[in-house]
Amino acid sequence: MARTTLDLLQGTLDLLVLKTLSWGPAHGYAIARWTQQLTGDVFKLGQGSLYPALYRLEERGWIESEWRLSDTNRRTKVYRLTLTGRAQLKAETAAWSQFVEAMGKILRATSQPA
Amino acid sequence: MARTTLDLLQGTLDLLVLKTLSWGPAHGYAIARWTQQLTGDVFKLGQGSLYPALYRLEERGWIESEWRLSDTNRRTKVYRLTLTGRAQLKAETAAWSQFVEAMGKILRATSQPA
DNA sequence: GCATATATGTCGACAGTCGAAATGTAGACA
DNA sequence: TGTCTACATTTCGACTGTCGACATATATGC
Repeated sequence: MARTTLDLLQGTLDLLVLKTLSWGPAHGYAIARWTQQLTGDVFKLGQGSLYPALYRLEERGWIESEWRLSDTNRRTKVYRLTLTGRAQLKAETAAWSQFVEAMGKILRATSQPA
Repeated sequence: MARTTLDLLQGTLDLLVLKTLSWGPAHGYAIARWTQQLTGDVFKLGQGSLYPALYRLEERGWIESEWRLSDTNRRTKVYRLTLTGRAQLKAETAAWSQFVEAMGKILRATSQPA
């Protein structure tokens, strides 16, 4: 069965995570909650997407983690942006804007170019 | 080597093709040229992406094709939107808007939600 | 004792993009 | 004639990333 709607565009998850971490250190579960909350359930990150993304980003050196005890007294892995991660966030944000703009040019066009 | 920029987000290619075909029938090569032209080289569709996409869309019944001779006297496969394709275009356009809006909410946020 | 919310981890299936290589024709130019 | 470029399609294999589902565990409230 084909997907009825797009869930999450490949590549945007990194940007999403990077951005949420720019607000301060956080653990995975919180990131998932925030994005879902902020977007009015448009983005629902499953663990199957989120955690692998977290490992990927850490492996690339954009984020780093530390085990902590949460407010609710459970063990959590708290992630924070690295310096390169911050640069990456900037780059990906710019790329995203450019992408959206390019898409807009196509979507707004009403006829074939010459 | 990691990609330096995002090339094309998975899922947006369909929308791109559907939209270009809404301007009228066209063949693959022309679609590639137009999108590249309209976006100022931001989108460069390789054949390895475009043609499989075309087959996919046709298989799903959103577009249909017919062999023709082009202006330049070469055999071309001319695609046109079907009725379902037009509906799909509408749906995907809406989904894209919603996605961009959701992304914007995240990107504009300056602090963690409560 | 049980349900629920919190929290992380892992797997296999799947879709879709990409680069590269192959094929062929038309037209221009020398 | 030969060669080059632009046009035009096809196919392949590698790769990445997302998803659903399942597993595990703890704290809190009832």
